[in-house]
Amino acid sequence: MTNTKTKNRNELLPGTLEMLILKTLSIEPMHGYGIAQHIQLLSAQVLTIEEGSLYPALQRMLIKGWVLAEWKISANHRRARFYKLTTAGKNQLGVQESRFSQMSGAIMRVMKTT
Amino acid sequence: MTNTKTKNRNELLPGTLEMLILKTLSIEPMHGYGIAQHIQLLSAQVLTIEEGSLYPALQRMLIKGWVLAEWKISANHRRARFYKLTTAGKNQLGVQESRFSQMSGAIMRVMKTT
DNA sequence: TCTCTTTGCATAGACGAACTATGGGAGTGG
DNA sequence: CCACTCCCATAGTTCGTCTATGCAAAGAGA
Repeated sequence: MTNTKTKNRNELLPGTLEMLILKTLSIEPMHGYGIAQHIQLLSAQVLTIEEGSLYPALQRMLIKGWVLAEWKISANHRRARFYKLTTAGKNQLGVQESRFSQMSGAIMRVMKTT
Repeated sequence: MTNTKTKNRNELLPGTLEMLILKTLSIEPMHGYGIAQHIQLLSAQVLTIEEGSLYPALQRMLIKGWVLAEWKISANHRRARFYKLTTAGKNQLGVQESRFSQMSGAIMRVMKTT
């Protein structure tokens, strides 16, 4: 084997996962699987949220008090854990949005110079 | 001590440092200190490149063959290591630019939905 | 001359987010 | 009953960035 395949890591810009989750939940409460689907769909399959990234992120956000979780039954009659934003979570979404736009704006300024 | 101060990590979007360095070097060969200054200046002080991030990144890029290094004398008569892009480095810049714009485009699509 | 600031390079270790790999359970359709 | 999709979760690894620290030499000022 001649190692033709380079690892395809870094599927999404690190540091943006929590923001994407917060944004998704700001539309409506959703379970983990649904969150991943929603982001993938809206991004036209560009962003793929791995389960091994998603659930630890949701745990962190629970601990920080940004979301609340509740076991319910999904549209497909399976038990699922629905997450909803708290007030702190909504604030955090604002913080992350403005920081992201500041950062990406700064990066673009650097990248646009001739 | 009551731990009032939260750590201020994540100053720049992770995963973009190498791209910013490549872009900077595509303008002209530069030494490490100059690269950091250039990025900070162009980003209007928003992006700060820590030395502990910069030099390891340059080492990685040397190993990957994206840059070449040469000891010279800086404008201030100090010895400094000047880095310049290789052909592979220029290609890599293109790759990273297009991937970045694809990613940030996808993120913005998700973030812009009502 | 001595010391301080700025310029400049570099590494070790900590840290944390995201990934890989893996496991299980419970409905649905053939 | 078997495969498939849905849905949750964690252990362990990997990797990039940060903190902290060290060295060294030029120039300014006292």
